[in-house]
Amino acid sequence: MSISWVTVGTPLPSGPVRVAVTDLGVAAVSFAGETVTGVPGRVGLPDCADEARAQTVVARLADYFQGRSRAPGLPVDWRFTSGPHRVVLQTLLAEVPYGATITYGELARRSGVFDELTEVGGVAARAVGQMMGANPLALLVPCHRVVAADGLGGFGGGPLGIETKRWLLTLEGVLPATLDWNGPDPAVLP
DNA sequence: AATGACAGCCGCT
DNA sequence: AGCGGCTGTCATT
Repeated sequence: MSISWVTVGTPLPSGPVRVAVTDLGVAAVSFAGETVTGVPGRVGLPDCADEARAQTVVARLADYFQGRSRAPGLPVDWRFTSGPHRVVLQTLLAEVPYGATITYGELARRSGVFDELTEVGGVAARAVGQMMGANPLALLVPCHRVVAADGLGGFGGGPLGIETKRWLLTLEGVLPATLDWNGPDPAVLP
């Protein structure tokens, strides 16, 4: 299996992202400095084995960040996820479109991987929170659209992480733009 | 195989 | 508004 890591510049507060590409699609997207577990070669230098494929990834993500598309539209290589984690991620991708949000608890319920008797007390929601933190496919699987029942919830990547979540939700029109908003003009979004 | 760290939720003050 | 209890996953040892 060949795997290539590509660094992609973004307007996010967290800076560029690292994208792992395989023959089947995108295997991982991580914010700079963040470690992605379970994906080989995460500490190696960029290995752009296929320049054309890398350019496609860069172009699609740029379209998304500039408001020209509502989804990166890139194929996902799911091989580095498994079990309940994979089910929850796929449920999220399939059921929560651009501009929508879902709570941790609701996503847990929709995924159906948690025993119904254990849903009380927000236990399942907590497990989903941990899964989101371990999401190897940031941006592609929209973990930023998963929010707490009474607020924004959290995000990985340190103090900048929550700012990144805000930025993405602002891009998608869920949150109002702030004065220092550096994204595309909401008036020209599709 | 065991352990610890968590990106939550609910009910009660 | 602010506590505390309640758990299920996953990564690491």
